[in-house]
Amino acid sequence: MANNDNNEPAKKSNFIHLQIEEDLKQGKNNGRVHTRFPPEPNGYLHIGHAKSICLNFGIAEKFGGKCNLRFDDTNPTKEEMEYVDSIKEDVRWLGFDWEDRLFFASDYFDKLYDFAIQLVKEGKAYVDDQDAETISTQKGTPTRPGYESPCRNRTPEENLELFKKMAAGEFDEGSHVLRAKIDMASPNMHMRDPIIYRIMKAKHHRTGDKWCIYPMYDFAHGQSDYWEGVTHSICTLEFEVHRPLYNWFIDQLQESDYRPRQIEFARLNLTYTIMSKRRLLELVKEGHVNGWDDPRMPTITGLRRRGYTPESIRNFSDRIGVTKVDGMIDVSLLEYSVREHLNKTAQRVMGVLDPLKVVITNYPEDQEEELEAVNNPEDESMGTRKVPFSKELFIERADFMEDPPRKFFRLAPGREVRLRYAYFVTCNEVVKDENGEITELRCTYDPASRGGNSPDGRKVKATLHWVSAKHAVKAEVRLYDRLFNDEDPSGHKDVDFKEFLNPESLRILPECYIEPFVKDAQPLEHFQFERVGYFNADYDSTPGNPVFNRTVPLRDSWAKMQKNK
RNA sequence: UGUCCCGUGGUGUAAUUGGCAACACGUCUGACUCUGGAUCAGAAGAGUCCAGGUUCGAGCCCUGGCGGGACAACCA
Repeated sequence: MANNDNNEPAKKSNFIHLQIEEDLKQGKNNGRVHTRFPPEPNGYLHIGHAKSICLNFGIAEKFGGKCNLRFDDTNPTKEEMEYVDSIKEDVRWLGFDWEDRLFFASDYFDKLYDFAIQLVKEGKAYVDDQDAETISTQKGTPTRPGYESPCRNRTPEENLELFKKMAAGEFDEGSHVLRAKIDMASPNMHMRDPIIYRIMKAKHHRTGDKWCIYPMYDFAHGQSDYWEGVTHSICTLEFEVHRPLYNWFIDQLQESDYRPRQIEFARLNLTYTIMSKRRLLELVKEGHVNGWDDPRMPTITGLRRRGYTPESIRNFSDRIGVTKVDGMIDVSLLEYSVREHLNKTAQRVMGVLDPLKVVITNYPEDQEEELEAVNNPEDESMGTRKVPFSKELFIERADFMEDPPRKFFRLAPGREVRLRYAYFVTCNEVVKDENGEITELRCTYDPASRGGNSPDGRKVKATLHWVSAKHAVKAEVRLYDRLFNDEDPSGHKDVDFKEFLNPESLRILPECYIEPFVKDAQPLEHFQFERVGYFNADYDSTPGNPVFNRTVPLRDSWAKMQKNK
């Protein structure tokens, strides 16, 4: 269940909740509610899976039921233990607990095999020894019915013998399959004698070489639900057409009033990214990103490294709702969710990304002092810290303009501004190099304004962040932007999604100066660099040499004004 | 030339048994502020895909269109 910090907003209701309430009202399944999150361990989880995880575990929580974690591992050629481990880690990190209910479809291979034998004996399944292409053409198309396989009328005895031989490894891969005998003329393709077992002489990550036949998704999923006592099997829209088949197998299994029910919802689509595991794998394999946990990836592990918090992802999931409408969520909602959480929790610190040297000409040469700064104005309990000040400082290059436009409130020649928590300073001189590039600002400070306020009540229009040159920690900062520069990179029929990769999705700033507080920041530790954005320490940090990832910039109305011009 | 699903502001979701469309993000004002952040106040923005019908009354019900999506892997 979610670690409800009990300050999370009340969960929104959705159409699935309503259907469950209706089932409960009708007394179905003895009032039990049991869900499951069923990933295939063939890739890393992404934000779309987070929606499903929050939905499934959220339902269990809401109705006092249970939610299982079950790996749908019926295809040994694509699945790996590495993925199993990462998925468990990600679900846990998101704040959910499957307790003792960790399952694998492969746990049921024996039962599934027995069930298949039962169907064969009942004349409800048969072995087909035609090649894949033949079977496929016989299936027809969505608009044209299929026709029956010549193997369809084999006797149960004959089928039993053949199926056992399949299982015993006596046939080659692709030479035989087991099919359910349903209806080749069904308007639903999935009911046209679906393949339920195929021969794969592959080592399975859990059962090893025990099997050389493996069940298909449709033959494993509903049965797994049934055997686990799942009452509500929630999946995405593309499985809607599978539901009659899901129900057909349950019909063969059902022996009491208990019956799992499949309900479909729309998968998450986010602007400026992709959500297909296949395509994400492609980005990783081709080196367009630095692995599954690249902070630009929409994977859970990528978002974690980027600085997203479980709370923010859970709140996001709740905000987007659950429906059957196939839409596209604006990333700005995701960004809003992190800012909202980090604003309340992140340690504030001053960091200069694009340093411009400032010399306080009337400040004594060797003097230094410590000024008190608030750690988080949104949370007084986080206390205060000391920030060192000295004659030579760095400020943000963008905070100075030699010839400022009307609405630019920051530093300019002759103008006085406040250095946050420190002093009022006035710019007197601009030093440039031979190229006309500004290399240094010479300012004077008002000693009476120590702490940030002048006793005479004088006001300034801007407060700047700064850092003492000799005390600051030099750090590498990685600025991330959207991975793609198209809202729907995979939505173009004739253009490959990779054509839309944003060449500026990562900008590395090797020489930023951050106040000493962050010197030994631990990986994943969150900060707000005041006036700049939210950042967190990357795994690449070493003691004394932190590396920061920008999670998301602060809202910036000045930048917006500039853009709108 | 099929079956199934979907169609409410720019985006995402709401709207008790039918009762003159609400919330969030985004956008735009303004106030406040030692973060041009946060916060607060306010504004613009849909008449619910279309057309009929039932009804005193329909986003909700019915009919017919239109539009979008899913389904033809021995993937899940």
